[in-house]
Amino acid sequence: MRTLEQQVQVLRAAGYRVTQSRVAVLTVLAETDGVLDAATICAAGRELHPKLGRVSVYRALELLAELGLARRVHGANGCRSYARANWQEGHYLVCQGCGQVQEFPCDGLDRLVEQLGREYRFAVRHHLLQLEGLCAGCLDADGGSAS
Amino acid sequence: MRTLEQQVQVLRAAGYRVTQSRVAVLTVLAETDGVLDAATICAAGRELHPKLGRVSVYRALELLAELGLARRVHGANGCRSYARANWQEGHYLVCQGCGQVQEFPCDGLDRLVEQLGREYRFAVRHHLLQLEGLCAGCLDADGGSAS
DNA sequence: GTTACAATTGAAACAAGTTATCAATAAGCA
DNA sequence: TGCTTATTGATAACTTGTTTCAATTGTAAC
Repeated sequence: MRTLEQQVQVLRAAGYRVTQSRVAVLTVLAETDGVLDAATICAAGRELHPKLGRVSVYRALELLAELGLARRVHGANGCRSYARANWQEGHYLVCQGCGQVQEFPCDGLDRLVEQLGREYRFAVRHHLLQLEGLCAGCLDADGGSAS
Repeated sequence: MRTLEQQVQVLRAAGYRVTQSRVAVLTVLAETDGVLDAATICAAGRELHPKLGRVSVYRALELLAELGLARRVHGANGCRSYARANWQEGHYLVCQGCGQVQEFPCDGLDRLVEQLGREYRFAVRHHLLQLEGLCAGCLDADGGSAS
């Protein structure tokens, strides 16, 4: 996982200013293993930057997502959650027990995506994969009742 | 693709009433190849059922999604679009040119998901895969400029 | 260290999505 | 046909997301 300073460098290198709002959002995301909604990010961010505006949170999340530093987490009922990201094309394991998010690169997916593109005559430009289930910790806590 | 009558049967079999609102939403979805937002579904649905309420559209979409008859389509900026579904666990190719949506089952993904589960000690219960790109038609129209 | 400038902000307003309420309606069964 | 209960639709309220714009701020240049 990249340090905050490295993430800040990504911002600079991409030509964006390193503002207090953006650093606050980055920091809040860096400090959690799971998903956060925008309101939570905003509230936590205000502890670091009291004037942090709600709109700035949305703007920062959008920018950070574009840069591969944050990511929307999608679910059946919407996609109002965010998590930090380590790769722009990373994929997620989202634990339905504790909410923990585990990112993974997936070369296996790249091959599958290529194969699907050929099979359906579709030029894939972007792919999104998310897996939901239970992490090892929640499985152990469950007493192995999971499938 | 299932006929409207077959979809209606899915509703009945699941213990839900076959109401005019639900049939209107199903019909609107069945009549398009692409994604629709809720306002569009509502407007089109009112042509079939003039009293169709906005909230009933959201309710119907949620239920139909649970039953595998409709589906949220996720994107980088949110998931405010819907498409018809043929499978509950189907996956999508979403064309960024014409907006057409192509659903596909994916046994290859199931194997990959199993492998990922083992690798990360994660009991996968649900997975979401979406691919964005250009369909064959849009590729041809582009003059093969795609990657 | 100061200045200038453009990016960025934050508040307010607006739009879209979601939830809740509830009286009225309607689907479906007997 | 009547009854029961699921469902509706209107309304309101709330949450989430976007737009506008004057004010602020980050940073480069000097």
